[in-house]
Amino acid sequence: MANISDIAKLAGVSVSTVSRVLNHNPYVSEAKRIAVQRVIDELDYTPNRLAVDLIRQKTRTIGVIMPYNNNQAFDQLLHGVLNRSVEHGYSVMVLPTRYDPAQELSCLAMLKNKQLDGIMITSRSNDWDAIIPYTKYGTIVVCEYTDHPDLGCAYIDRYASFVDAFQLLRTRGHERVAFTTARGIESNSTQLIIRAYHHVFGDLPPAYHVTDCYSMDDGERAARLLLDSDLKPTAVYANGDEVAAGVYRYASGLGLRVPEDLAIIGQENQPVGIGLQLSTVDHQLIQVGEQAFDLLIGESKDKVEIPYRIITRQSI
Amino acid sequence: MANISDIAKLAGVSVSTVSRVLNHNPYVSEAKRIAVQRVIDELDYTPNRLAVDLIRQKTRTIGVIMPYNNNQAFDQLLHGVLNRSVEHGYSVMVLPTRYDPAQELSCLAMLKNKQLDGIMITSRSNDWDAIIPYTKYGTIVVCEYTDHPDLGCAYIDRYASFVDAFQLLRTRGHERVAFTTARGIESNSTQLIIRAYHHVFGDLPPAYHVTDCYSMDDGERAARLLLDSDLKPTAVYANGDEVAAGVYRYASGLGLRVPEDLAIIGQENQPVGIGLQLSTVDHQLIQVGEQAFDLLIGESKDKVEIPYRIITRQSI
DNA sequence: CTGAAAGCGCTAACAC
DNA sequence: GTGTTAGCGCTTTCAG
Repeated sequence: MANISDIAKLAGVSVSTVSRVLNHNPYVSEAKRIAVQRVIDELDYTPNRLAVDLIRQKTRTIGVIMPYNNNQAFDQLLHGVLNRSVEHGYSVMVLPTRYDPAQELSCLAMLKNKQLDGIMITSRSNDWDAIIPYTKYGTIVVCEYTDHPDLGCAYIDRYASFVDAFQLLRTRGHERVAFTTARGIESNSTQLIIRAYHHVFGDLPPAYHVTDCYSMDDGERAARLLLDSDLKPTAVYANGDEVAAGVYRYASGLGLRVPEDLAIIGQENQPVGIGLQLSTVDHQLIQVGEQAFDLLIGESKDKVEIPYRIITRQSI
Repeated sequence: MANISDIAKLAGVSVSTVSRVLNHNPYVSEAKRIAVQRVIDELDYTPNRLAVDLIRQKTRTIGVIMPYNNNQAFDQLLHGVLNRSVEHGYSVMVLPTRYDPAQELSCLAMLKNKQLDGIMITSRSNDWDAIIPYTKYGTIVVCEYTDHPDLGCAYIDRYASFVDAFQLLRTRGHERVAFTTARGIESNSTQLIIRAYHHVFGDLPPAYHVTDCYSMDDGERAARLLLDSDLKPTAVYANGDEVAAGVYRYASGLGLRVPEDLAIIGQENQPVGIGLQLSTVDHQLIQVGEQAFDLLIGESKDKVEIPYRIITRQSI
């Protein structure tokens, strides 16, 4: 492949002149500009991005740390990011971590080794203390609320959304309400839903909290656990519409009616929820992703709240 | 940030020695190795990846061209890629094109400017003629069958899968069968399903082919078009379970029973299809993604077929 | 085993 | 306007 000095030689100019025409620098005579362009076209030359990025100390590439892809919530966030990145001419790397703290750290290291200008953390498994040091090497934006001055964030008030959903359930006469979460108390989100539960219902019977729920199968498992116990809940808040769909399936299989025998509410307004007419708490994650991207390339440390909305269908 | 020569200076060695310990070259005395490592640790030094990649002429990064993300089919493919990339220490860039040929070409250009070692094309909007020239700059693998010698491919025999599904419908007594597609005849996949239709049913009434179907809403629109006509089909093959779910919803709204009044079969075994008990043609796209990745980093031009399977549930 | 030196391909300050 | 040159931060011959 030809490089810039080949072009310079063939066009009879110096590399700086070639660089100038490449970068649309106005201080080039029309004659040379044309001559250079001709050689560039003839040789079908393209500047080497690695060399450009190396010297510019910028890559116009960002990374998105996400535990999993092929999961509606994270894919919505990613979708938001991609919407914006295309408009702004940025590239995006997907950095899956499976919630492995070491893997997460090695992704953050891409900031340090200059591969990435910034990183968006959709969900984390490291403490802030482990993450903050990397802000020295590039912008980091997270998708949960934090008041840390070095971190921008685009977040939903999850606590409020949980309280809202629980109160809605309570208004409809439910006192025995169970919920599912993805992770245990190591997760911020889990802590918030537990606090919200206490706020609305008081004590949480341990059996009313089922963890490790990601898929429809997990939802069925949760429903089995919940509905086979003697303290059967009358309503379930599921962390995702797929999980909610699993609960729905299991309950239907038992001959239970929804919502009369069991109310169900899910999350993220996914297709399966629309299909089964499940109510849902829509956290509008596409917007969160878009906003996070904007903060990232603006190198902003702002804290931006995105509104959520509860969509009521037939399941509560 | 410190660089390699800072380390060399502080450790009292040359940059080559530092480079050697960085790359685990055995020809370094234990004493110097330790001295260098001490300085590296003290300064928390990390080599600059851009510089490394520039000189090595390799990035260990691949790109995945996909029209959309947040679409089950493409997200499954991406999921397969990510599964493997993590294992092999590769990074992956997501390159959304929205089926814009120019955008697609500019993604391929990342091969030429050395940002990427290889590119996987999950779906394309350019002709082969426009794509092939880029194989000169890196490996390209596609997710559809092609006999082009410069292209590896991991593919499903879509024609066979369409014929299978149509024949299954015919076996069940359906003669008036409609289908939906994402794009028009500019798409390879659309051409195949039309050919399969001809093979199984003969002439295709134009009204039986509805295009531009991606979402549940599109499915409802398709169903409206199909069921309000005088030549009402008795079965619909939908290009995705979300579209199938839309058809299901519209039909249910009309009071039609599935499958008695209308049979429905979808694609890709998505959650919404499981929830609604829709039959589906599962193309096993995660496997396709994994296989495509393996071909990519193996710089292989093999043609690998991935089997599909038809999952029969209650909707046909 | 070790180091000097020649790049990888480009940008930008500086002089003319 | 234009060319020279000094890097960006690293790997890898090539001598020794």
